[in-house]
Amino acid sequence: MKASKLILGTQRENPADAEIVSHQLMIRAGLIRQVSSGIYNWLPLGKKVLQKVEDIIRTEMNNSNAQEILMPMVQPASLWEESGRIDQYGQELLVFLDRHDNKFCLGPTHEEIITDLCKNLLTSYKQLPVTLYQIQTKFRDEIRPRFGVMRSREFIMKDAYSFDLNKEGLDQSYAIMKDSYIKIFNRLGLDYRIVKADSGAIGGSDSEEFHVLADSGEDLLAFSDKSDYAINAELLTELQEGQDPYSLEGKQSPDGQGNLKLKKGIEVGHIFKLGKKYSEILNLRIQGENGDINPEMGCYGIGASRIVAAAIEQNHDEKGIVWPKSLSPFQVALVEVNSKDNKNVKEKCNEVYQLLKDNNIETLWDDRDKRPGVKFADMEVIGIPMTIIVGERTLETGQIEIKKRKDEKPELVSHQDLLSLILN
RNA sequence: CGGGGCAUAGCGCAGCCUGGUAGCGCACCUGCUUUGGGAGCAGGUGGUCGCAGGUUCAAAUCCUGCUGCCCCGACCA
Repeated sequence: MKASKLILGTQRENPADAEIVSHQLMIRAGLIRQVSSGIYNWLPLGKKVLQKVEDIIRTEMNNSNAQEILMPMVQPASLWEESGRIDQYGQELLVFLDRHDNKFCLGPTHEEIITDLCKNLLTSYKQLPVTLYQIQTKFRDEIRPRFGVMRSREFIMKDAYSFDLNKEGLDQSYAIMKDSYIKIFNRLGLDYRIVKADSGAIGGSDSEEFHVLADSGEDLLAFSDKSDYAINAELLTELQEGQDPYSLEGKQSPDGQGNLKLKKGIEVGHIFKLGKKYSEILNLRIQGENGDINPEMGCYGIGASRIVAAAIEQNHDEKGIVWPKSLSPFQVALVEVNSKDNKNVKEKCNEVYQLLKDNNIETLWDDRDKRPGVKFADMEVIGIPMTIIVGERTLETGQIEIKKRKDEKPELVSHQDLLSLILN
């Protein structure tokens, strides 16, 4: 992609109403623009990053044999009345009337719809176990949206739902999803923790949250420095009422192994064992070997758009975003420096661009008629992990300059080594 | 919903106190000179000053009402 043709939307100054660094950088790097409180446009660069997140999730979901579907964002409110959640969800559920005065709502989650769907889709236990998922827009009318796409009203979520014949099956489906989540967050290249959690309005028994560690996180996590013990600090039974959670820092972990550490986290994933809650309320019956049963359900969510913000919270410096390779909108930036009076520069860029293209390396060729400083600064705020610099100065030496986003200075490499260096 | 703040060009801001019909920086467009870390000069585009009403000869400015946005809290994936 040539930068001269790309709607970049980078901005030099921080927006006045963005408080946390990911929100500031998402706007400065041209990833998003606000439409209304908690509602955003995703610009070309932002959409590319979001797509990377979605692709990783989709690949791992498919690997775990979950099947992708797409459910509607607009849902009949009657289903929510049936499940009893219309009152429980309260104002967060955005309800409206169609032209026939029928009540509808914007889906904040899809337990009702999927359960209803499976009432005529799943008929025999032979179809079980099965896990269905979608990646789709959700709407929750948050009391106070904030921090850009971190806590927005409209957001992109992957939600999966498992159906099993019995509890043992649910345990297995849950374990498969958890394993899949671990693969996803590892591939995303984020520093995260899995913690025991409260199941909240979704309901059910066991639940665990996946948190990206960041000081700006809204949740406080407590975990052992020696064992796997980890819990959302709001669930710490060791806390007296009114006691500061941080006072437990360094104390012995409740599981007796190691000492407690406390860190802030951003919740990016949540997995639940729902049990029969929805299959019973909404009367989902499936034929078993001996009569029909209410299947055991699990649900599994990942905040795709929130991951983009969380990744930035964890990966940035004073110049801008520093994308992990897995999420960068482009793998390589190709910056041409002062090509006007030197046709060789342009030709060399073209040659390098073709080479990268032939090797399926997504490259942003900054061919804009701008001074070098502007281009470097833009590539840095966008956070592309690697920049190739082609200019008169090094062209003569027969070498080529590569600067990693994290490094201060570029290094010189030979043309032969260029490709292998980028691919590794 | 309680508390606080803000609203003037795409972005960041000044002007408001003391009313006289809108300005600066960045960005954008033209030209010339420049060109390895956000260039210089010259010229230019772009705003019913959030909305509605009121006061006044005259309102961005004063008054009233409303709306939107941000922050803290409660709440929440």
